Amino acid sequence: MPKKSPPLSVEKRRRSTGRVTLADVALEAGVSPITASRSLRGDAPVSDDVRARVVVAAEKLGYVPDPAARALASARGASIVLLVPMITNMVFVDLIESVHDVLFPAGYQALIGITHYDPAQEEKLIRSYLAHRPAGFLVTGFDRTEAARRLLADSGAPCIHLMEVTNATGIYSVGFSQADASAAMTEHLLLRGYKRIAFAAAQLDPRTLQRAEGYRRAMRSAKRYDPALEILNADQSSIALGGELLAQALKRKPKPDAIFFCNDDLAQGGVLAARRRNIDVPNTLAIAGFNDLNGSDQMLPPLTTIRTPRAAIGRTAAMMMLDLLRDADVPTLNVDMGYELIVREST
Amino acid sequence: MPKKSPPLSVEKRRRSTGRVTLADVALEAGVSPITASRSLRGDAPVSDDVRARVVVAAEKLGYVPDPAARALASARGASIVLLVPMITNMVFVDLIESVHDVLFPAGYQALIGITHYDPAQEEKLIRSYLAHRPAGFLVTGFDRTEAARRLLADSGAPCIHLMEVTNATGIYSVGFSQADASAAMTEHLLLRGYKRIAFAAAQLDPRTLQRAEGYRRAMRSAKRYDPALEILNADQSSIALGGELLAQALKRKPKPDAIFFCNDDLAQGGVLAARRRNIDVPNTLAIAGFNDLNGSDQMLPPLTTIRTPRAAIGRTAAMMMLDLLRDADVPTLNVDMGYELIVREST
DNA sequence: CTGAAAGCGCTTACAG
DNA sequence: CTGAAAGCGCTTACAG
Repeated sequence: MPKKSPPLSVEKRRRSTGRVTLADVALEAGVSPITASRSLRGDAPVSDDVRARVVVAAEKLGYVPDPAARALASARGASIVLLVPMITNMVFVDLIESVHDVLFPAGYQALIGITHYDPAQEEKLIRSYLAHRPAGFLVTGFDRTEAARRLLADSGAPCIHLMEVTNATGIYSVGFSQADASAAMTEHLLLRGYKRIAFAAAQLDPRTLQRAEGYRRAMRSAKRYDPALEILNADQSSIALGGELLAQALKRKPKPDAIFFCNDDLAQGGVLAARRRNIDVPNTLAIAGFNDLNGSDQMLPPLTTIRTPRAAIGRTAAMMMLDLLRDADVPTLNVDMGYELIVREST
Repeated sequence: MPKKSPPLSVEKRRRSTGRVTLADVALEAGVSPITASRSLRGDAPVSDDVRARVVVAAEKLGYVPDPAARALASARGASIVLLVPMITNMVFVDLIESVHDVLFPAGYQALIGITHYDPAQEEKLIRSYLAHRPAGFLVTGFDRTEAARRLLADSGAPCIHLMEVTNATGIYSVGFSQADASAAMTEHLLLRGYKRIAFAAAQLDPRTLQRAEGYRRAMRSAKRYDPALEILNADQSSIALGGELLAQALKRKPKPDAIFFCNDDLAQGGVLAARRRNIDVPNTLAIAGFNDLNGSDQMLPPLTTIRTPRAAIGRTAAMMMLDLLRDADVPTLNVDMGYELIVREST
């Protein structure tokens, strides 16, 4: 009886890289690599018995799928691009963290791109991330170049827009109405009896401008709108800048009796500067912010603000993305997560 | 004369994916794919003439290398793993941003992992990121599981430790001495004449504990050390917690005349709480912080703190990583970036 | 300095 | 429900 050459042991089959491959798992489970692949992904009809054997084999060998090989073979990787304007703004840090917390356990890697509020830069990022064959895109807002829009559409990967909402059809978005939230704060101030309400803003990105619109809408319908009450500054938002904007606002004639800052970092700088100047907040001057950032509840006095649901937006959008990637039904294209007016002692 | 079959046009050679491949570039340049590959990477001897032709062809066709294919073929991807404890701490946001700003233009993608200050979680992340064949690792500090250490060593990818320094040999690190910085702040307070200097800390991660050590060292050598002056709280650091720690500190007998908070968010909460309680800072109670975070210069009064070079650390470490990946000489294994005592009005 | 061959580890049609 | 073949796009030795 001729000796058959012995079957290659699992050890032998390992390549030079030392990596446990799908082939190793298949050998161990006594099935073909393709069946092993299907069992592990669970996307095709495989008998429960076989699937179980493969799963056990994979666990035993400590198999970890190779994302590069998977991406190359399937023309769709396990990464999802997340484009945000800037990470020194805590709003986007919260967004990143919540997206990451949903995507990572589901086996997806969030690739974070920072656009610096520049559509040209964003377009570049999209172009270079496309090479990574991302499974999907999570982008901030709707404001981008025509070319970027086309790149996203042509990629075939699903794209979800964050932070804003739209009523355009066929577009996925998770956010809230920046204009409505801003109008709500303005109305709160009007209701409190403030008459000359200034709007102080920095950065002047699309969402800030939407907030400006909400403010105008509310002021106009109360017949209180005065362009002299708008302090618009394109510099980067910061606590220190809040103090400067307050100083500028107080120079307008007649003086405002309230300042609505488009972001809490400015508002925090505003109340601190007011205190430094011995201005009584809210009796001489009311101050309101937006976003309810860390520390706003600790200010002197604690800050009235709009609590925005960025963590919920990130989580919801990430889950929506997972559904889209699984071809699950995604009935709602546009999810409005709302906002919450937080009245504290500064107004 | 028999008609030769026409050469495949560049259009024809494109695969079903529609992607421009290296083969397309090679065809256009009239060289083999391998020569095209070498020309584009610039790592091997290729004649200038050929290299130029390939570069022109690549540009003309709009060729973008496929990271997945490259990672698969070379067993080393173009991604670098960056492991940080938490991104709600601005210190690490600054680190991420600076690393990203160096790595991305160099063609590397930073894969950000969040350990939540948990070594077991970090080990898991390392294990799962290893499947991505990262070119290198950037990790926070030296405190990790034995298994994690082994995984990193066995990966063959260079690893640089951030935020701390060591005198251990054969280890790359970029940071500063947390203990020395903390001792320097304590000495500043002692020099100012404060006698009962409390140390208030949260989170209690390794770097916080190193700061506690620095504080102890300075207090002991001034014969002022008293364990009753340490307020150590394992909760997550925040502005609000700073106020609570201040309240606790003021219950110690005899009362402290200064509080050194291990992080600026706590210190900011501390000065705000002191103001709320009408405590004169610094005359009744001095307050110092650590890290010089946003807003510390705007506090009432502005905060004395230690400015830590996290952006420089990120930049330097990322550049060191690029050098290591290029096999360039990296003469200094451990880079001490120092720190800066910023004296403002709170002490 | 340049190239032909083989392979990285997986998945997509196509059969059965 | 399962598998043999081919290929995703690149790079690593090995030749010349």
